Amino acid sequence: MTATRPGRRPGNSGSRDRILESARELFADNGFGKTTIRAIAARAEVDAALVHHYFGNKHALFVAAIALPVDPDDVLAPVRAGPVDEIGPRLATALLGVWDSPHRDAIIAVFRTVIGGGGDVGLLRTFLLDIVFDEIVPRVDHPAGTGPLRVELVASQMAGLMVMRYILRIEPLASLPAGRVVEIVGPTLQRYLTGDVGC
Amino acid sequence: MTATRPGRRPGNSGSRDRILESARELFADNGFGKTTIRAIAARAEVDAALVHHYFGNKHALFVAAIALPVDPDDVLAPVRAGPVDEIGPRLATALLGVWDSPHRDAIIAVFRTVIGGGGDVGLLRTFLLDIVFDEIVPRVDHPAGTGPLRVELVASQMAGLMVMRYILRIEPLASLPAGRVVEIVGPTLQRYLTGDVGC
DNA sequence: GTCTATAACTCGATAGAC
DNA sequence: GTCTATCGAGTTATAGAC
Repeated sequence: MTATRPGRRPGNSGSRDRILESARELFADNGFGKTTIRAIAARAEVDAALVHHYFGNKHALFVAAIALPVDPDDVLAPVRAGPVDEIGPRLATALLGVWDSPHRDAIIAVFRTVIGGGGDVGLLRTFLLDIVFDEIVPRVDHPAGTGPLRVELVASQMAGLMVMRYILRIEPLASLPAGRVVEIVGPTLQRYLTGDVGC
Repeated sequence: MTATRPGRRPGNSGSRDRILESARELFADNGFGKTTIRAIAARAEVDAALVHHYFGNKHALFVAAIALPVDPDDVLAPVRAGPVDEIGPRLATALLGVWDSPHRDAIIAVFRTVIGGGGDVGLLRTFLLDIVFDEIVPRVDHPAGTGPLRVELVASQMAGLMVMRYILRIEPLASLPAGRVVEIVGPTLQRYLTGDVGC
């Protein structure tokens, strides 16, 4: 009995995961606006309607694709653990560690989408600044009120690194080992955070 | 005789210039992909078909809108004129001078469009690097072969500044006088160009 | 030079068969 | 769970009247 019956087999076929993976890659490569659900479906070798079946709409798919299994508190733990005069290199190490990880595509996707226009600036502001903000500002804000500017300067150097190294992928910077990048950029961050930046 | 006759008046009506101006603003705000010709026409208070009449297609309009009446050689002249140990601040001053000028929208439009995806990376590479490249590298490349990396590091800091100050417009950095920004960022560029960045 | 009308295309989303 | 078929909205671009 139980000879092969018609119809699809039950159980997980992996389509859902392939959709998420394809979405991450395409969102990272092209940003939100220029990525089509049809293209995602094609890359995942799946029908476009199936994408809607799983995720409802494009925005929900984006959110699902970029959902990070990364706790910012964990990432910043080594920064918190070190002395203030090492905060620059430690911060660079922590961030590059995440960027050079499998979560890379998801992070690039968010960054690229926000920069590419339309994306919610407030969202990136929260993600990029406020989380790091509360962590860093209290430790470097001895002269009253320079904390925000200092963190923004750090963000500017790291954002630019993201652009050149991960988005435009310009060599040799793109292939430089993370440790070398930390050696170069760490002192810059250190100066922005604890050095002299005017009043 | 010659009483008011029906039909449009001959001569230049300024529509073409208004279209270009609107295009610059919208491309700068939303990137290439998310900007529609209809929106450009609406902002210029003109029919959408007129845009096609003048510029043919959307891509040609973009090219026309971002065409810079700026000669990179002129911008870099003050950099060329100064000593090598002032090259960082001078370069920052030169670039911020252009960015804080009326050409601002056009430059943001290019940057945002390339970062936003789809845009020709090679195009920005030429614009962002190669032009500055030939100007800067020969002056800082004493240890063999570090020139390209040094210029890319400078580009990363400036690209990040572009993101935070002009695209995300995060305060207080966005409203900081250019002179103050040069004071802060100049030393960073100087170190990247002539300082110690490893081998 | 400017506009109306519309062709031709692409996208996100839905309905329903299997 | 997966696919076919299609709708409706939005886009660029063209043709032609005035």
